[in-house]
Order: sequence, then structure tokens, then C-alpha cells
Amino acid sequence: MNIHDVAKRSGLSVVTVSRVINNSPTVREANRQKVLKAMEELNYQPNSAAQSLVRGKTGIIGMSITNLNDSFYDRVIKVANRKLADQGYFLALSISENEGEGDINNFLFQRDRVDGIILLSPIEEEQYVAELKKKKIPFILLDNQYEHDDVSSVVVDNFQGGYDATKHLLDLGHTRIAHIGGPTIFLSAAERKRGYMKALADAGLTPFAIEYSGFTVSSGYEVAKKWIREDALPTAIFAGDDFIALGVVHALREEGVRVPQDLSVVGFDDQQLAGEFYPRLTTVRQPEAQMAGIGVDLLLRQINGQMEAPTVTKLSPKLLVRESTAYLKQS
Amino acid sequence: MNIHDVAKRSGLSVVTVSRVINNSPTVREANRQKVLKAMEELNYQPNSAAQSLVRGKTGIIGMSITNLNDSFYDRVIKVANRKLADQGYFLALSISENEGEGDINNFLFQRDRVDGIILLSPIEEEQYVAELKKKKIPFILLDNQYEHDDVSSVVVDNFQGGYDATKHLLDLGHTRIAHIGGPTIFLSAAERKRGYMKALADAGLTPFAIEYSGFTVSSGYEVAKKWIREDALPTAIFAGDDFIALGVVHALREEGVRVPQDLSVVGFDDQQLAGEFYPRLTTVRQPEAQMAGIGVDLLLRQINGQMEAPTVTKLSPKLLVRESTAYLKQS
DNA sequence: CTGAAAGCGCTAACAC
DNA sequence: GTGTTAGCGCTTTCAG
Repeated sequence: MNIHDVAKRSGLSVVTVSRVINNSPTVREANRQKVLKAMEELNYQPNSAAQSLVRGKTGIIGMSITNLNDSFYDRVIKVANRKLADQGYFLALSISENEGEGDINNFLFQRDRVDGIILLSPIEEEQYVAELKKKKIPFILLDNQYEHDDVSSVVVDNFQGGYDATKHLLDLGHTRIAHIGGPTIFLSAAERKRGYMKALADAGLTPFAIEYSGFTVSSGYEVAKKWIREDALPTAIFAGDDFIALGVVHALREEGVRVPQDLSVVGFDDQQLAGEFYPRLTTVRQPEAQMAGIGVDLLLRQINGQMEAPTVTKLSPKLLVRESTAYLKQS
Repeated sequence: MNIHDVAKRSGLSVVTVSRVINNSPTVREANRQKVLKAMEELNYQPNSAAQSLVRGKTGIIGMSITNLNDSFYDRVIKVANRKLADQGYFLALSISENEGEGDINNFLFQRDRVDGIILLSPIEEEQYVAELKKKKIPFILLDNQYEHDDVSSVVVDNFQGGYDATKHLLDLGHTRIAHIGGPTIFLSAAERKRGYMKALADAGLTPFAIEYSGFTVSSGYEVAKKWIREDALPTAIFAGDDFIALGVVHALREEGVRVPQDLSVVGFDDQQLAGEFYPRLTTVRQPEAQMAGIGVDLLLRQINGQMEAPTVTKLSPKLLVRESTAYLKQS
């Protein structure tokens, strides 16, 4: 069942049918109706492989992701999905579980499967970028780690986020401020820590303590417990992300340390849950919507050949003051 | 740059090149090498639109999802991804934010874009099923709500899950057992509640209290707070899912009610976080791996025309006893 | 405003 | 083993 069947049934030529499919204005209204009717009766849908072949484009944008279970990704993806739909593109997500080579042969990474690709927080970034460049597939990077020649990307200023979070704690009168950082292989984690250090230095202070952990509740929990055991608690903690922060708060409460009365905690990312547990977490929200929006624009412009020089956009995160931070107790 | 260029460069015909691409054994080794070399030098990749067109298949399986931020989905998706990859298929995810009509024209829902579709916990199920049937696209349902003629699906026995969870509480000596159910428009929520009712009835008991809430921490929290305010606390609570349960535990602890010493709580889904907060939640784990595995098999068999009668597979969930439940305190 | 013809890049008969 | 030919379903000149 193809365009010829429709042509036959409507008594017109395949060309006219094609014109109707593509909303060409140069079709007599009566004929358009005939064609539409035939399409309807035949339950006809144009073959997209054929369309892609002849047009040289697919209308699909691929996005490679590594993780689902996270509010930050969730928001970025949903905004990108909507923006792309507005422009007539579809977003196809592909999970890459960083199993090395296999992934690079992912269906996404074929020039004619997609019109462009968005790499969200890619794991094997260098490798992917090299491959995409080689295959000449238009692409952009979101929340990536490194700079590359000729590649546009949108990142968040994690340094500033770390700085702002720490500054907030300083403004509340805290001086004994500890940090629990995420894995330092992540640039974002390293930057947040750097912001923390700088804010402290600007205030003439030094870190009270620094520990590293995974981006999980349990590892934040462990670190806090350890500090309690060692009786080495600060008065404020800047956690590398909300999961860590949630774990910290949890451990403190178990031990009777009140948040924020006895100890203030700041997280990062504004995870869904950060606003649901009490005290609701003061945190740093990344501008996901902006990130996705700019990223999509950049990619689409590249695809349409309005290829300006590639740009690296750095977005400012925003401190969200809620209930897990308070003025230092006068004692 | 196409197959002809490769043919020219290697000094062989396009057919031979095609054979090499498709690993046909009937190519002289020396020639194969020539072709491979030419492909390499030209950095050639076969055009997949053309391949799809002529083969009548794409090698892509689409999966429609509604939500990312959830461990259950995360696990199902990852297993499906792996299983499909093993069989030479790629999984393309598409988010459908239930905006009504628009979604149905999703790129996934075009016969020749994908070889088959998996609908995971679809929202507008009836509509999607009707559309897919009409378009004659092979598909299966995972964790769906309704039964349909001629459609294979894999679901979890939520009734049994609810029954087992409640039975566990009964076995611990509890008799005052309340339930906080998820939105009853979800069959899964209704079934879990039904299991709860049945277990109680089998023990000659009646529900201590039943409330409904969203599948969120905050709504579980609210319900527990309300019960505390009204001084109407049961000795055990079966929550509709882990988020609700987490909210309940959180509220109870705030009020000095100890879990599990004073009150036992059971959740559902084994969310990532359920095992990270203390007390670690006793919960019901859905067999995601099995679900995805069976679903993929069903779909692939359908695609390959080994079309047995459509089947509805109901999988048993598994109670995970951890630390949020304990024997009823003798008082 | 409409249609005939060519061709997108590839694979599947069918010869040789 | 290898190549010639046809055609997958569609859009795009180019006439008319």
C-alpha cells in the first residue's frame, strides 16, 4: 500500500498526492479533498524511510543519556522534547550504559538516522565527540566536562553555584563550614568544590573539613555519621548534591542534631525530593529549561546551516533558600 | 558519497560492496579486503534510510514512556535496552507527556520508523492501542491497565503484592493495619488495595483506616501527620508505594513515633531510595528484569511472524523484608 | 494547476 | 564469485 494506490483511488497522479502530503498550496481544493478522502479510506501513511531517503533528512533528533533516575535530567529532557516538537522535530532518547565500544555503534550515531544529536552529560565524552566529528553529524553538548574545538555546548557554572551556596552559609554567620564533594572525576563536582574554596578564601577562612562521596543518600549519610562519631561536626555543610545532603540531614536527625537549628545544610540540583522532606532543603537549582532551550537552538541552527562559530554557553545556577539553613546559633 | 563511490574505489561492483556490508560469505577474501579498505578510506557508512526502505525494516524498537524519575522504569528500560541490543535491535525512547492528540503522531507511531513498539505504563492506553492496531504496528504492553483483544502484555500481580505485604504485617501480630493507597485511577493502586482488603478479610479483620494520596513523599507525609493530629494511628501501615511510605516514616519520626518499634511500614516498588534511608524500607519489589525480558521476547516473536496467540503474563512481585517492620509491641 | 520521468542509496533476483 | 537489472516509496525537476 503506497502512494500509487492513493493516486489510483483518487483518480489523480502520485505527484498530486505527494503535494497534498506536503501541504503544497498549488493543489486545487477539490482535488485535495479527493486525495485526502482516498488517504483516509486506505488508512494511508507515507513511508518515512522513503521520505528520509529522498529528502536527506529524518526529522529526528537523538539524545544520548546515561541515567534516568534524576530530576535534573528529567527536566532537561522534557524541555528539549517540547522545544523540538514545536519545531517539527522528534526527540529519540537512547540510553548508553557506558559499556565502551558497543555504544558508539548505537543507532543514533549514524548520519542518516538522525538530523542531529544532543549529548547530555556524556560519560566517554572525548570518544563520542571524536566519533561524531568524524561522521560529520551535527551535535551539541549539554552539561559536559571538557572543551572541544568547533563544538557548541551549554554548561552550568558550577563554580558559581558552589560559591553562592557557601556565601549563603557565610552570610548566616557560619565559619566552620565543611564540604562533602561528589566524585572528583566529574568536573561539576570539582567546580562546586572550587567555588566553595574560593568563597571561604574570600572570607579569610579555611575549610573545616572536606570529604568525598558518591552522589547518593547513603554515602552522605556515612560521612555525617563518621563526623558525629569523631565528634567533629561543623556548623554548616555544603553538600555536592541533594542526595548527599538528604543523607546528611537524615544522619544528623538520627543523632539528635537539629537542622537547621544546630547545623545548616545546603544541597545542589533541586531534586524533586529535596522539596518534600523536612526541613525542605536549601539548594542550588540548575537552569535546566534554559540549558535545554539554548542547546536545541544551537543544534537546529547548525542543522540549518546557519553555522556561526561554535559557542560555549555558561549558565548561572540559582540559590534556592528554603529551610535547611539558618543563622549561626549564638552560644 | 555512496555505495557507488566505494565500488569505484575498490574496483568492484556495488553488489559486491553490498555483500561485504551484509557479511555475505560469498565474497572472495581478497576482494572483501579491497572493499573494506575503500570503505575505511572513504569513511563510508551505508545509508540507513535506503537500507530500511529496501529491507522493509529499521532495526529499531520504540518505547513510549511517561516518566523518567522512577527506579521501576529505570530498571525496566535498562533491561529492555540490553536484551534488544543482544538481538541486534536498538531501543529508542520517546517521552509522551500525555498532551492528548499530539502524541499519537509521535515519530514512533509510524509503521516504518520502527519495527515494533513497547508501551510502558501507558497513560492514554485505549487510544494508543487503537492507533497501533489501526496502523498494524507490532506492539506489546508493559505494566498496563486494561485487557485488550489480540494484544500481548506483561503485568505484575499487584493484588498479590498487596496481599503479601499485608500478610507480612499480620504475621507480625498486627491487627490495626491502615492503608494509604495511590490514585485509584491506576489499576495497580486499586489492585494493591484489593490485596490488602483480602488479606485482612482472610484474617477476619477489617481495615483500620484507608486514605488515598498521590505517589509522592509529601502526600504520604500529610496523611501520617493527619492521623497523628487526630490521634488515630494504627500499629502498621501498608503504603501504596515507597514514596508514600518514605513520607509516612518521615512524618512519624518527626513526631517521635519510632519505626518499626512503635509502628511498622511497608512500601511498594523498591525505589532506589527505599534502601538508603533508615530504617530501610520493607517493600515489594516488582520483577522488572523478567517483565522486560518477557516483553521483548513477545514483541520480537511477533515481529518475526511467530505469532502465537497473544498472551497476558502476570508476574509475581516479591516481598523484601528489611527494617521498617517488626513484631507488634506487647503492651 | 497537474503529470511524466528521473533518481535518492541500497538489496534481491537472476544471469554469467 | 561476481555483476546487471529492477525496484523499494517517495519528491523533484521540468513540461505542459
